[in-house]
Amino acid sequence: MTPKKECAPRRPRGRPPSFDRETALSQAMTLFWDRGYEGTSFDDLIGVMGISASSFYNSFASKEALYMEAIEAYARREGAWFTQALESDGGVAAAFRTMLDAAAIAFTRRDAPSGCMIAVAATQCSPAQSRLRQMLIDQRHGAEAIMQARLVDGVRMGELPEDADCAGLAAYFSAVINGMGVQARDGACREKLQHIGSLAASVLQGSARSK
Amino acid sequence: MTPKKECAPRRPRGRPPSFDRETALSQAMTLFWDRGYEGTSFDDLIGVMGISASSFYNSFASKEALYMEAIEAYARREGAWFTQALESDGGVAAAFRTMLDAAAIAFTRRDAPSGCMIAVAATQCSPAQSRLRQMLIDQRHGAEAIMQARLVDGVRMGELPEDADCAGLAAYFSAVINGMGVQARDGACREKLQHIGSLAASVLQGSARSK
DNA sequence: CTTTTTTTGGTGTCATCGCTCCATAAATCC
DNA sequence: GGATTTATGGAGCGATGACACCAAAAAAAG
Repeated sequence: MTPKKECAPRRPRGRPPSFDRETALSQAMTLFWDRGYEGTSFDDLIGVMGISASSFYNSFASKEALYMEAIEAYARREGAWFTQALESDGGVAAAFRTMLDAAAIAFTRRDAPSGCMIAVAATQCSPAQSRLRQMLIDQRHGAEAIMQARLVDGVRMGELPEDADCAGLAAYFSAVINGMGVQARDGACREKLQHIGSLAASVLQGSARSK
Repeated sequence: MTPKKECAPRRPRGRPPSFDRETALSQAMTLFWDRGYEGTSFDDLIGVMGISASSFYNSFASKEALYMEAIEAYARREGAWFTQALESDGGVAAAFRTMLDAAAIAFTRRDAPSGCMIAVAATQCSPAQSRLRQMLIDQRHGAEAIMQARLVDGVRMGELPEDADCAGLAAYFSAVINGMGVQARDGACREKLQHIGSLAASVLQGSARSK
């Protein structure tokens, strides 16, 4: 048998960090969320994180790497409404209706920047940021693929007609969510976004097949 | 009678400019369109315009002023499809269907950057660019107001029910167009965008009142 | 011609960008 | 205690950002 790992959390070796990495990451995420990558300076970052440049580079590889991590953290933590709503019960149409409503709510929280961190990020940027841009394109495509999979599932369950264009519908809903993200950034209130979502969801209602 | 103005275009006084201001503005517009304001550097600009810093500041007040002019030029020249489609004959539903299809085409031209210069611009940016951001918010709100006016007109013409929610529908179509702008920036082809537009337009079809 | 007017090319400026270096501080290990 | 290890504070780096300055060039006006 291999020796058991220490269960009591032994303190690590050297000088203890003066800040919590996860907290700092959250603070950076919020700033990136609000200002985007190019709109957020290094000094802005270490300012809001409350650390020095040395501490920053001791915990993060670069501004770009931090942004990547921030996007991942956002997708995992703040983007839960997306997958959760799509996995909810009640059929495809209801799931998408729920998801769009959840988007409206998530995009207009008072304790976070408005809109979606991913939806409108790096659509226009310098060629120097092409890696980041591609990463965000992949994120958006990923979300679209999840939606498409849910629609395909709806067809399989007989909730949508056999000839339903799942790819087209997924692209449509993806566009609507991204558009809601723009509206939110422009100051649209929750009700306005919910109305947009409701109208968008009605497209599925029309082609949903009643049992 | 006041003395007539010279009709023959007398050459102006000093050294003739070595470049055409409108052409340079177009070149700058295209670069801004592709990279956004923060993603476009001063050197990038004078590079694509083919002029020196001196010539630049002799014709334009600042990078910010140039961007403002570029947005105006875009709205006036490249954004004609928008107003033209909405003014077309055949009723509201047809007008919006035409407009969304025109958007799909305009967003995927081969001789211009993909997407819309206004739709996705300055949604995330540094506080230093708040003037530009507000200007773009106004542009987007202006487009939404034009759509709403067309919908109100549709109600007046009896093409839509009296209780149609024109503001809500305008917000919805605005979101769809902006979302199509994101999709286009992410590389979506013309057909995909046209499909999105078609699905979006079907919302009006449903609430359109047949005479 | 000279004067006046406007544009141009080239160089310089000053702030900010993201990032690095190093001596020191604060902890554990022996 | 000393050695080792890790984190911190602070100064500073080269590159790039937008922009300013000025003498020279190229035209019309007198």
